[in-house]
Amino acid sequence: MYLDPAFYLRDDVVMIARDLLGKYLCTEINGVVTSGIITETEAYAGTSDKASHAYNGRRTERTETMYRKGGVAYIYLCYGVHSLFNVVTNQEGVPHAVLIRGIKPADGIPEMLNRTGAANLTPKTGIGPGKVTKLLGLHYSMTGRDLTGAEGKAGDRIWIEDRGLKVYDEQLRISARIGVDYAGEDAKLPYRFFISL
DNA sequence: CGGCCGATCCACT
DNA sequence: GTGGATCGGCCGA
Repeated sequence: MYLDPAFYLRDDVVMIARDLLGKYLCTEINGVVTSGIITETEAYAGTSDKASHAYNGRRTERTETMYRKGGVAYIYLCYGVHSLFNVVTNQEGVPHAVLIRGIKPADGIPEMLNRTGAANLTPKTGIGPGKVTKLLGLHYSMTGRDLTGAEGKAGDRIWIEDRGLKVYDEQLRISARIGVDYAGEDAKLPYRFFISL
């Protein structure tokens, strides 16, 4: 079932990053459904977080999506090559987000292999934020799309389901975030969560 | 308007 | 282990 819209509105983005592990990130692109179990996330804690695009209250056309009410997608282009997918959280005006860094493919695996050109799944399939968007057919042009089902059935859809998979603290690994060395002390924050399935 | 660089990935050595 | 791809965002002039 869909995650309750209230899930995205809570104010602790780090807890939300942890809670997203084990949920199913799903897309329907051109009528084809694909999904994967979320296995790796990172929290980006808004205006006080030097690693965040919204640090110090920065607002640009790109980052405006992060300021929206929790429950929409923030997707942006990284290194001129890769689209990276984030879940926007918290109330409107608070630019928190969770980067999805890894999934384990679940539904629509043939289509996902088709998108990547790979012949088979491997343990590394779906590990890496650029891989996630490639597998699920996400593109930065889809930024701002609603995740809670409020946009109805027209057009491509993105949503997150809870299918009852439990993630226990014993499975959990926590570390500093990847690729944010420029963020000074904030680069050391334990905001990365991952599991192996 | 110019220039630098990034929440990455892959091929190649 | 390393470097190239590739281009929009951002900042300073």
